Amino acid sequence: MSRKNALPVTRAEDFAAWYQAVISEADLAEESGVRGCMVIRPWGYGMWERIQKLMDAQIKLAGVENCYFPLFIPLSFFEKEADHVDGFAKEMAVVTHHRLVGDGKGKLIPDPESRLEEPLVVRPTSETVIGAAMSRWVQSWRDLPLMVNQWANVVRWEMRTRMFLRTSEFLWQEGHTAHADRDDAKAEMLRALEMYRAFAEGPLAMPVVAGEKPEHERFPGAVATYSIEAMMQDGKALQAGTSHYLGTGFASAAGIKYQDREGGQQLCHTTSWGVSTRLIGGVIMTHGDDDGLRCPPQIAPHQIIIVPMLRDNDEDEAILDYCSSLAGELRGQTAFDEPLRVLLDTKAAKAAAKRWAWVKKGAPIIVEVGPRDVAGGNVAVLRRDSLYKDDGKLDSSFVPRGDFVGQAGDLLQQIETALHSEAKARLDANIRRDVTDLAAHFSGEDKFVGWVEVQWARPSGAALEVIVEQLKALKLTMRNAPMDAAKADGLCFFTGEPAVERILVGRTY
RNA sequence: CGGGACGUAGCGCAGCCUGGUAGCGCAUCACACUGGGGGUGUGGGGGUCGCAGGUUCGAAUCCUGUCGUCCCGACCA
Repeated sequence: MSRKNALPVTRAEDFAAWYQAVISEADLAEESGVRGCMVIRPWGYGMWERIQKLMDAQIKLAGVENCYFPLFIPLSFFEKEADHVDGFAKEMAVVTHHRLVGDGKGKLIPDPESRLEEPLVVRPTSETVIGAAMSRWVQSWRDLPLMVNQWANVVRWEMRTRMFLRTSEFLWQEGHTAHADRDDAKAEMLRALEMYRAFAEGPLAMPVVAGEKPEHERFPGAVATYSIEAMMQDGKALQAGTSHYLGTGFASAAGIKYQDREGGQQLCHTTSWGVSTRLIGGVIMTHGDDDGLRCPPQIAPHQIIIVPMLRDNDEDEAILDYCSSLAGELRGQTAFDEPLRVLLDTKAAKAAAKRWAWVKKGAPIIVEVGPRDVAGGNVAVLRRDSLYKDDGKLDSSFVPRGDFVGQAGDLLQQIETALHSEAKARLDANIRRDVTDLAAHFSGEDKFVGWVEVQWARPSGAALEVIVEQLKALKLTMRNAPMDAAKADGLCFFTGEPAVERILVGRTY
């Protein structure tokens, strides 16, 4: 059978349906039967494991230590920080009983006798419980800074969920740090933000804009929230990572205090920062095409797939031998300072079917080996980032085996660069700075419009609320004030007062 | 949480209005012929119709509840 594309729906036809098709066709994840919760399948989880491995190294390099805190948090911990509880109260799962009992009709119900004295919430984030520990761990200025991180799952009972982008339960890392003063804490917050920016632009090949969130988009209880924002192929923004300076609010609530050099008691300044499995959704919508995912090489569970073209005849053994030794040679090569991850796909299936399965999963390089290649000492190489030739045929190139082995590592780096360049060009081309009428610019539900950067006076209170409502009517939100934006030199787009900074406006996930 | 649609084989669906014990396509399995864009043919296997009640001699079908999915709102560090 011959088809134009491997997916049943294209991005242009229906972007939302396309996104779900990629997740399903690439075996990334599936519905679990529990509201908003997904089963992450091996290929999707493999990507997460790669993200974990690479980012964990960066976290440790910064002197942050891993630890683990409980899933359950006493409700009273949340009640200590008013803004924080306001922000999360509406989306918390609560444990109220510890035992089930038969209802006499064959069903199990919570045993009224087992009601908990104090309900436990399933963590939506861990500032409160980690703050309680920090209050014990920090006594002296010599204990600072205290920097910990945990890889964990969290639960937020969202009204509307989307695979990877907003699930009721998701996996993430959360860094939490306590510092002697504001400057040190803010430096750590910016360090984490830069770590995320570099990670997105590198291993994920996903260009982002780093900047500060406006006041009304801050993390509940934070003094300042910074984010990295990525542009999806439909022009919407995805908040791909956040870093918060929490001031002394959480320290005050949890009692994180230290004795300074002069013997006085001081409150710590804390930070928190995190990225989640949402990154995978961002990678899908940044790099995916109408044939499925294009997985950036550094986070691909397998970077090179060798597909032997077996035909159930006596040539098969020679083909498999050839492939095995090829796999061995490739594994001796490196890319991104790591050994190549190579899979020999020996599954008993048609070669063409296996090829398309790996195309949909987005394996960066697919190598096909048939009798002709064994005879000629070649391999047929398919690059996932550029599948087709100009004439629409698959761009499968036959190259001498030794040449391919020698170039494989470089090829993977080229693929990463190509993916990044393509996405970067799209991002740059779709941030407009000359828009004077938002309603006109963003008219049309599905039109690709990207983001608009405007200058503004950063009002707060009621004045800000008016602007937020105006934007909301156009389905727009403020994303962040880019750190590398030009200085403000004009009037506020919304109020006409002298502007103080530039901020991005757009539709969002 | 409000409005709408929908849960029948692994997936996509028909059957439901007019109750009588389940069907189609794809996938899957076997064999044969094939083979570098996921091929063709023949023959098989697989479902207590989301779940729980109710009406009925009899429920996929009618009624009630519940869980889940999708779309639109509200909500969304």
